[in-house]
Amino acid sequence: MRNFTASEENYIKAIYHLEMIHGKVSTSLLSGEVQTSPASVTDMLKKLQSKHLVHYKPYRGFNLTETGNKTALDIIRKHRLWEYFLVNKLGFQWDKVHEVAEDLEHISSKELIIRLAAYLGNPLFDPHGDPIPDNKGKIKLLKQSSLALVPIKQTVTVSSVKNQSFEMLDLLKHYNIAIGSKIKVQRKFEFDGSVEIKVEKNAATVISNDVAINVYCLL
Amino acid sequence: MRNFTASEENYIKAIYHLEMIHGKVSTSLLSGEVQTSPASVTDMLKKLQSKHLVHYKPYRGFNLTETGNKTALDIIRKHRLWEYFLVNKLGFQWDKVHEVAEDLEHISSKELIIRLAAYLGNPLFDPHGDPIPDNKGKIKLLKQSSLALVPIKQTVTVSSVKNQSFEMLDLLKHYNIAIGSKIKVQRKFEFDGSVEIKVEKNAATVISNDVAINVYCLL
DNA sequence: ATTAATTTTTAGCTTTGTCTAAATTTTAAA
DNA sequence: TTTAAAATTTAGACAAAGCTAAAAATTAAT
Repeated sequence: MRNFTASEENYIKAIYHLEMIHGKVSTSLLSGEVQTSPASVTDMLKKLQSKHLVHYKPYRGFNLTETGNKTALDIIRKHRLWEYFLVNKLGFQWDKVHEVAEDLEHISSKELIIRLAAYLGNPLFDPHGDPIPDNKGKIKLLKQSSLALVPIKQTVTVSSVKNQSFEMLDLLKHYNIAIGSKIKVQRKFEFDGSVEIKVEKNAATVISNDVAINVYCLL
Repeated sequence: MRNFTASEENYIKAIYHLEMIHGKVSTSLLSGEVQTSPASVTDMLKKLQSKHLVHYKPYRGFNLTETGNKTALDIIRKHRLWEYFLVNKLGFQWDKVHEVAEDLEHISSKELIIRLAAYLGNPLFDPHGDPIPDNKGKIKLLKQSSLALVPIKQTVTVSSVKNQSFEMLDLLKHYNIAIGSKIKVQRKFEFDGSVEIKVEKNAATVISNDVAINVYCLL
């Protein structure tokens, strides 16, 4: 895997994200995403094509190649690992880390990322609940989110618990909630943010907003 | 404090280091340090002068301004904090961290460095024993080094102990070695790396290489 | 005190990544 | 289906940071 400039990496990452949403990507779409003029996008695309990172036909839009995709996942892995570090080690608020991670992700040392990932315990999700690709570029398809944010009527699978205090785990045990449990969100009470849920085949119960916020799920 | 490009920062840092050794700095000296042609150095100096970071008279050498000096210390602080992180948190060997820190030091987030320093426990020395400037740019003048590496006949002051196990502290107490003790290195034995020292006014004793390696001193 | 050697600066070019304005191609509409 | 609108590409410029070769200034040496 060769090294790329920060600018090239930003384009690659942006194309990856747009592909997720729109399939094929257009010049103007990408120009919006990377905040440059359409003309600059065309220039960069010719460069990325010459490096075999995108399939590109003038006027016809473009897509990442196999290599381009792998490269994008590599950058996203770095970005999300750094976000995890900033929140869980340095104590940043989860909504304040994006900009800094945007810079850190371009540091190229392979060993740094291997060691960082190990130091963090090889986390699977970043602080926003987005999956972190593994070192082979394999990515969990699902997004993790707090139970408090799961839309009504959805059934989700518990994947992690934020507050791991004894008291919390004790309470979860009482509700029969464990990692892997399937939970259906039935109702949300505006007054205090409490949530009515059905855990597996058990009868419905109501959990407080405090609990709901701490339970993370895959939808 | 404005933001500078990575390139500007590298020049500033290099000028700082050369000033330490040579006082006034010349174009060719700096060109050697930053690995560019003398012509490029001249170009950059005109730019740094226009930003009030250096005092510069054509053909007459140059020096950092007050602002330039403060900027250099800021970069050095970042560099050394990252080195500390890489060694003490990620488990890098101390002689493998320079290159990576060279990249990390250019990340500009103020909050990142404040939090990183706190996370590391506001260390005073990097893994090479070099002092880490504080957030006001104040720097300990002395270099820290393992007692095992202190040249013979030198008198040094104990500043920290690496292995803080009970057994180690017990042994140090036996030798009357404490933080702040003045130690004179009298002899080194090739065979096992043991060192003959005189602690304050006490009679000379020999300490093992194992102990010498763990005692850090200011020279 | 000239001259020779060394150092530094200037001049002119190159590469990246950006821009605006003009030209071209595609898409949409009458 | 011809034309107008929108999107894309090309052309030409610019700033940053580097280069080489030539010119100018300083330093050292006879």
